[in-house]
Amino acid sequence: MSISDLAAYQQVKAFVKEQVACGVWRSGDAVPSESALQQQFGISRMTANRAIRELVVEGLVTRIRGSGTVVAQLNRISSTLAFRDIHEEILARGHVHTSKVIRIESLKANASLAKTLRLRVGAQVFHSVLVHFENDVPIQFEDRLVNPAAAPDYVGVDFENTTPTHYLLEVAPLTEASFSIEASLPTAQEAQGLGIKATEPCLVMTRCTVSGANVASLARLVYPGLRYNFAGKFQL
Amino acid sequence: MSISDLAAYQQVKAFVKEQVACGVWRSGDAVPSESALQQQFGISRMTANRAIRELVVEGLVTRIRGSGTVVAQLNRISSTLAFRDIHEEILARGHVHTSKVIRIESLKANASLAKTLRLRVGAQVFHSVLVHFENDVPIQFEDRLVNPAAAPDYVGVDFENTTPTHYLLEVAPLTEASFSIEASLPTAQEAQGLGIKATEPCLVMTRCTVSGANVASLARLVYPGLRYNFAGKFQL
DNA sequence: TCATCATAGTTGTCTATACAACTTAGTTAA
DNA sequence: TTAACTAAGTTGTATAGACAACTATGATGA
Repeated sequence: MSISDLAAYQQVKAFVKEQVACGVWRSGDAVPSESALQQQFGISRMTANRAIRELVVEGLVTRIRGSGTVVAQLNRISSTLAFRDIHEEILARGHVHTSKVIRIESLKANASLAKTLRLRVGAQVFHSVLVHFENDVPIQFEDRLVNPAAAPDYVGVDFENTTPTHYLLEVAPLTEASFSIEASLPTAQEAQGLGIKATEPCLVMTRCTVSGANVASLARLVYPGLRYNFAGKFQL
Repeated sequence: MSISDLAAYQQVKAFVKEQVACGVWRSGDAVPSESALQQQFGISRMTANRAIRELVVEGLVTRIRGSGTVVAQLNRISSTLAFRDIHEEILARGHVHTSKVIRIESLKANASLAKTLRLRVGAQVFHSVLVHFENDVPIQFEDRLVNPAAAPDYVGVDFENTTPTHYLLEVAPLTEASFSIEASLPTAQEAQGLGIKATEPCLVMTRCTVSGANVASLARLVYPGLRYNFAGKFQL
């Protein structure tokens, strides 16, 4: 696979990346204009345009209409962190996933919960607590609050055979999600469910998902610090 | 800003996203072909092509040449996590950043370190230990190993006035970076530097950066769990 | 029944052109 | 000196057409 086998726009992208990777072009430096690249590579302007436009998406360059294109400030390492359903994640590792339902119930929203889920105080909210196992080792403690408007039949689902994440994605298409990852100690219940000591640090992901006009779900996912990490990679 | 004010390709993107967000089109469902969109919207094929091509990059749809376009499996929440230089991150919050150099030295690589940095055993390696403060509160303990081939003058840099991350990005353009986030307890030295108890859970990011042919640096960044978290957002 | 072939449909890429919107620098006029 | 204008350069978008590469389907033949 030689460079000349690549599509023309790919060759232009590779060229620009090379200049940046080698330090020939630094942050803030000008990138040749589309017409310059057009002549340099003997291509049409639309092809040069596509190449540079894709580099904008990748965060390598910045464009200003009327002014030009410059190498972006690369002082931020931007990496894509992909969260998969725990079931698929475990399967992808070639392991066996099982889960145990600790509790599944319906309760009434207090003030703060009502606010987060955008419901009235006292409105019905579903609540589920599960532990997920990877090869019989507890790996995730999942405490989830669900908006009945997004998943009316939530309490009737058999979560030994499907995961809340998977079920919710089925019935409530995802339109928005925000998350936060922090380190903290597990609660007594979480420590017990995960089979760890109450002094063992855990990774806690808090995730809020929105489906259309509804805040669909609020989840607290607790992972034993010694058995789990989030990893990612950035490549120029 | 009405929809009709948007560029044609943006209208097509918005249309497809809407169908997916409403659940009209589910994962695996076929998306209209480019020629179908061309007729439906009264646009040229290249415009439809651009719209769908960008949706591929955004992970919303999958294309197979010769076959067609389908809505992607959305069971993975994919979010971009951007790591900025700690200095800029603190400034962006409108706070004051200071740092204290605990140690900066040159040492010889042992077997495992040599392997990670792709050096010979016994080769020279720079080592720096810093604590970063946000408004005089310790927020990050940075333990870093640096490949002299990537930054020969590393030990002479005044890290009270610049950060290792910033300096390294200057002298060794980034071509690749991998990271992992986990929860664990701080070492005695880290706890002391951060002014926390040795039993307080911490977020630990291990980051490895590559510059050209060199593994430039290996960093262990420790954040107090109670004062820091990684947050991100996904939007359809 | 099975394999082969032809065909229509789809995506991937590229071109040449066009106009609009904006920036920058230089020129002109008050 | 200052303001307004002009012109050249740049990016943003859109079009119509073209060919290549691939898939899926149905027809044909052994």
